Amino acid sequence: MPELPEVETVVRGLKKTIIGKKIINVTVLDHRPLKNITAQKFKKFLQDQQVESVERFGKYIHIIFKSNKCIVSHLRMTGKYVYFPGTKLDEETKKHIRVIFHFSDKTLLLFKDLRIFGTIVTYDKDCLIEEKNKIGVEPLSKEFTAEHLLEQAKNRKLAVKQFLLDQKVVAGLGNIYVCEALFHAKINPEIAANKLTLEQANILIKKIQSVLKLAIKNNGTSVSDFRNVDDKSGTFQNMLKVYQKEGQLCSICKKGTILRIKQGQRSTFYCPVCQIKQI
DNA sequence: CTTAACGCCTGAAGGC
DNA sequence: TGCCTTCAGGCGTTAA
Repeated sequence: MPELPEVETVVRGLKKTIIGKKIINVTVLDHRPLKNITAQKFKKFLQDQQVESVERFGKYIHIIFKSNKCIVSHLRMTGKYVYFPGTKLDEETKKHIRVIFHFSDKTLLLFKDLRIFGTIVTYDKDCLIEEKNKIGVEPLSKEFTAEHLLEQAKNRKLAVKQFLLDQKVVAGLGNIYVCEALFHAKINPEIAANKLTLEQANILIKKIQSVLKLAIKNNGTSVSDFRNVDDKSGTFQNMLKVYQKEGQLCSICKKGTILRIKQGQRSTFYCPVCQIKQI
């Protein structure tokens, strides 16, 4: 579930806690998150590596070391990084730990993941540009314009909801923020992407950006169990208007009841009054 | 080229 | 109470 605001929250947490730290050991409790390397080679790869920076690209987390090495993680549904300054792990903290990074100051970074969808991939720094080019523009950057969005949508007949979930179109949106942004933009989630007007595209971009910014300010959304590296919850769940609100009266128009439909195996939430289909 | 479906996973929740 | 089924959903892969 972590989307751009949650990943940004985690990256900010990691910047505060692990920059400058040196890895002296790695414990791999489950090899499945490691996608391009064996547990043994992963340990060797990270031996004595000192963290130089932590960056977010779309929903990806890059931990870059002072050598030319780097690891890229994706949290998918239930992945999390937890910074643990102590040494004695309590039972709750121990749950679902897949990889433990041991730093020279005896603190730990835990990679936890209940469902093991999350990934860790090793890279040399030079290969990163190529990886970044595989995903679309950052929604909070200047390149994310109505013209860009319409160009991407030109030959796309699928629903605008599904179109916006495509990470090659725009990087970092997931189910929650697409539903919320479409609601604020008053766009029906079922209209075809190539039917978007310039006016709609402009509003959509503004709403995507304002929703993401507000969510980042609130340290993300903690539905299910998202947590920052210090185990604190986000608060944007208190500001959701449609996501998981089916059956409730729309808080904006006070007329529509929030509906839940399936689009490509995923739930979409919207207000049929605010987001009425234009003819 | 685009689009749709499936598999990966586990624990919570719902049905009977 | 307890067992079985369903659901959550990002993304890579495969097929159409």
